[in-house]
Amino acid sequence: MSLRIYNTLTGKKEGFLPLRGKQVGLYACGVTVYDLCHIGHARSAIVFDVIYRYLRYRGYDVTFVRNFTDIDDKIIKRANEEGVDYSAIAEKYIEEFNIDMGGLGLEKPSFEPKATDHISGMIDLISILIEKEFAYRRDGDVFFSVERFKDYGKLSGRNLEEMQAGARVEIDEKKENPLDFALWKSSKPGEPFWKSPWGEGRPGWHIECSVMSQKYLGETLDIHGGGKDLIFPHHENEIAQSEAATGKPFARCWIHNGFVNINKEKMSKSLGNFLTIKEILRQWHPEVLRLFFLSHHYRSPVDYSEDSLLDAKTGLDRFYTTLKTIKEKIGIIPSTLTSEKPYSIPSPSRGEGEGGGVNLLEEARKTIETFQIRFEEAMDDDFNTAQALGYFYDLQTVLNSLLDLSRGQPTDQIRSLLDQGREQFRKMGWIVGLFREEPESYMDRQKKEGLKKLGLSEEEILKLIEERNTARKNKDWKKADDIRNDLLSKGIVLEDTPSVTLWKIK
RNA sequence: GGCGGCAUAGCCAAGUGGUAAGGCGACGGUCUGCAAAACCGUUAUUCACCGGUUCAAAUCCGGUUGCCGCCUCCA
Repeated sequence: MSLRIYNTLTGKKEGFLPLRGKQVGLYACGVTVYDLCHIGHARSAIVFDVIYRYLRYRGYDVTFVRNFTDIDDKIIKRANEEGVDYSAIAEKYIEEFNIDMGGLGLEKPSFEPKATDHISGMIDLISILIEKEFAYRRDGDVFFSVERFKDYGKLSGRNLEEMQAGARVEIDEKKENPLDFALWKSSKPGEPFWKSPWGEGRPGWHIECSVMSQKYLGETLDIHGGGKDLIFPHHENEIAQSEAATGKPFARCWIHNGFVNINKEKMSKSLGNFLTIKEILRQWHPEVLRLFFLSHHYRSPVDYSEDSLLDAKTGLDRFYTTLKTIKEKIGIIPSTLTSEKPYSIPSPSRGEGEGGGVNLLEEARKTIETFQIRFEEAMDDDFNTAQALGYFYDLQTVLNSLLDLSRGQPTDQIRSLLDQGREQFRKMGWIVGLFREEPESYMDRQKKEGLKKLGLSEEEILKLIEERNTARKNKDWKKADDIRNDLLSKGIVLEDTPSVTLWKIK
């Protein structure tokens, strides 16, 4: 099996074949830094993070570029509102972006170029487009002529006539065709500007990506991506200007992720359902958000709600509980024991039926050993993380069965299987960015944050547990149950194990 | 108006020709003083609806209904 990716350009899943052997150039459109990032940005970032990780796992040497749009009308507007320089706004939100991405546990891209660092490259590219007569000047502005680029519309699957018929395009007297887009905009008094052959001004939005991607990755990219909303006009325009200038294909494969809705509504500032990454991370562990997103295919829309995040949290808690139990059972030192010939242990709760005597160990071994290949198959199929995650649940179930089988001391064989399973969690978990934390630390964090929310202290809980255990020793079940119910009503669940009583947040 | 997407159990969700993954929830069992956790089992003869192609369709084709996105800044 080899990697297949859905290409927006062709509308099909295609075998992935980089232009230069194992070298892969990956470009993802980043953000315009005029405000805090929201949960939609988080999804896009996580999707491309996983793609980046998986490609490297598959042995590709990936150069990953994600840009910052740090000059644009919205930034200028914001700067005017706050009475500061546009660059102060850009810097502030770049910093916030970095904090957010760090909080989400994302890998750093190879390069994170800023538009304003590449103005001269943009001027060069625009000059070429004028020279080749794909672009025209109007006063201090420069526009790209969509009519002169014959493939215009190939990415978004439309043609010029259709789009003009829709005619929801702002009429600009200066443009030859309403769909023409600005490569260079002359600056109004008081606006930031750069000098150019066409006068003082600033670049249009699309040109930066053409320039920066070319600079870091060459004229033809292996993969270019971003949110679905960027297909038109942004990516369409990037293709037009890049291919018009170089005469070469701009990107071989286009990947676009779907949107995030909130409670079934499109997220937008006007609806007031705009959730920032900071707000999410205040409430949820970053891996909860990841598990939630990656449980859906990256191209599908996904509906954010408290309930779905809670589902994801329940799942993640269980994973970490399993990992913690394994750690307690076999310690942290990887087992070097080789597995011996499997011996049959009658399954404790599966005694009847013709399947009696099913070799649970053999089943577990198979699940653990085939996990990686199944995981890879799922990821190879257009990064089907939902499927891949499904296999983690399967793996978890057999590991828990093994733990159940070895209530006392695990046999060497079980120990070895548990260790192998845990190793898969670590190794494949890296690709999806999950299970990165030490289980105890994860659990502790959950407890601490839970206690804070509930307004309880660990001391009083431990005191009540002790009191209850005394009652249990005296077989005072009434009192013991009262204490347990009391704690439960406060949101604390108790778990009696043979040795100690554990507690956790409900 | 144009273009595109989606519709799978109570909920979330994978599955694009070979007879419905997985998660959450619910229920029954094992374990337990009782619970909890974990495990085992049950929970869609069926994939919005109607036709068609095929030995075979959730998957392909045509139509109907409903929802959503893009066409304007947007991840």
